Amino acid sequence: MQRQKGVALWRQIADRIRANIAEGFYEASGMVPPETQLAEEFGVNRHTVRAAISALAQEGIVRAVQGRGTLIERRDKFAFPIGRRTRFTQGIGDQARDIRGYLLGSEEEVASADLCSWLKLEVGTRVIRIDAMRQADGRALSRSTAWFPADRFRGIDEAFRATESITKALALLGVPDYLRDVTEISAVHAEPDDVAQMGLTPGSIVLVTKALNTDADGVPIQYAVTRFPADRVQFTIRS
Amino acid sequence: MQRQKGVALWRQIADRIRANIAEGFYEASGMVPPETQLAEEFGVNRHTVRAAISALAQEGIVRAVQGRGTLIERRDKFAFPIGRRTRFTQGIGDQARDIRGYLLGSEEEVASADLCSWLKLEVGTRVIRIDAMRQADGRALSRSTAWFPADRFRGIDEAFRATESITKALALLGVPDYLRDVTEISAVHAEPDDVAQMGLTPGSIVLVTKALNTDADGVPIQYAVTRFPADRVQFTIRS
DNA sequence: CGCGATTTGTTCGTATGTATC
DNA sequence: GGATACATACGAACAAATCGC
Repeated sequence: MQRQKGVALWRQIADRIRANIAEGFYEASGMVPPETQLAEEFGVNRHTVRAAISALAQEGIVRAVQGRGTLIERRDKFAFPIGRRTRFTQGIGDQARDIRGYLLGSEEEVASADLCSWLKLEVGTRVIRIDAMRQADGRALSRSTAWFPADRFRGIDEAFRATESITKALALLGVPDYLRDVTEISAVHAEPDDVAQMGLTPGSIVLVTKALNTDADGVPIQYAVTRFPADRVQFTIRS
Repeated sequence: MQRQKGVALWRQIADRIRANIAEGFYEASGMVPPETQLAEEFGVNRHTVRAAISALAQEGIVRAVQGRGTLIERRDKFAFPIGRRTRFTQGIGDQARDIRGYLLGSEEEVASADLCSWLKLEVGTRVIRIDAMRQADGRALSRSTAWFPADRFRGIDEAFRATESITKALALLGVPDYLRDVTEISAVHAEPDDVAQMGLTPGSIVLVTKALNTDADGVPIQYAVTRFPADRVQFTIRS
């Protein structure tokens, strides 16, 4: 393990152990190797490894039991498919028992220049913004901001609040089907808002998608920016 | 700015400024706001902001000039398209002047169980592993490990070393065309190897793709794991 | 040209966090 | 657990460069 500035050693080690768990590295035993072994492996003091494990225990990823070892509590990642018919709830429907969508807030506003170019709107057109969060089995899965042309989709906020689904809300407003046109994927460090709202750990990673959906005629109807915790989600693109 | 343990404050702030620059947040002025303003904005001491800016200057993203301010040097991100005909060099060909592929090493080995299921091989089949790195205009863009069935693609390592391109190497071995079947995308913290080989900063983010390519008949020919620096790359999926 | 306002660069000191032994 | 070394963060001042008037 390499000494690096700006990130505490114990956090670097916590990140690597977390990644190892996510990749099923310790699957055989179902537990993390002993602290002394990890300390030697990473070339650090055992105190440092203990700090890392303590942080992981705080996250609920592992549980240290005196005399037995450090047990792995959960290591499941949701696979989120992206394609022409990308649907949030449907995509991960069989991977979780309980999927919920919460309306955090909504507002009608004037579209920004950037948004206008995405939705192909005249400058100054009004749009409805919907801030939402989605949970699967009690764990936050995403935080999204979506914009819809206001004149066509007035009332979509209430429809979403009632149905907890964009697909169903759009159906209520006369769009029975829609298609994913383009998806951009990038990754950034979690912002304080991510940490607070999705229960992430500081310094963790957030996958960001920017997506454009169109109706069956190819007319843009929704532009959305969605933030996913990288340790709970991976994307799958079938070409 | 929220105080968080394990990650230095100056690093959190550097991450946020870097993200802001990448999103074109400061585009109007072409420079980052004054240190005093940033300090107030993030609720930290000016020293801390200076440490963050110093790190960004080290990366070549900004340049601080006494009396003038902090100029933005670079805010380009490569857009890497993913689709049925995903090609590395072709995808970013018009975004960089000089794209190179280096063969780091290659070896013939027995395929792991996981790899066998991806490539639809019998257990125990031999494969050729190719470790490669790609640079665009001198900056590391990716680090990949690819596996090919050994009996069909013997000599592909030499072909890749000569052509610096998987596409051309496959063509030399009788595969004029191939198609991307599935791509998985996830994100992790940079490992020490990433930091060393791609010149990343500690604690930064790496986007990981796992991809399966097939020949025109749908027979799997290549499985590859590729690691991209998240601050230099974003993916685009056209559905 | 000088002047002040703005902005980065530097140097003290002090307190706390991190990592090792 | 205690001692030690180093990194991190804050605060207050002052120096030096740039710009507009």
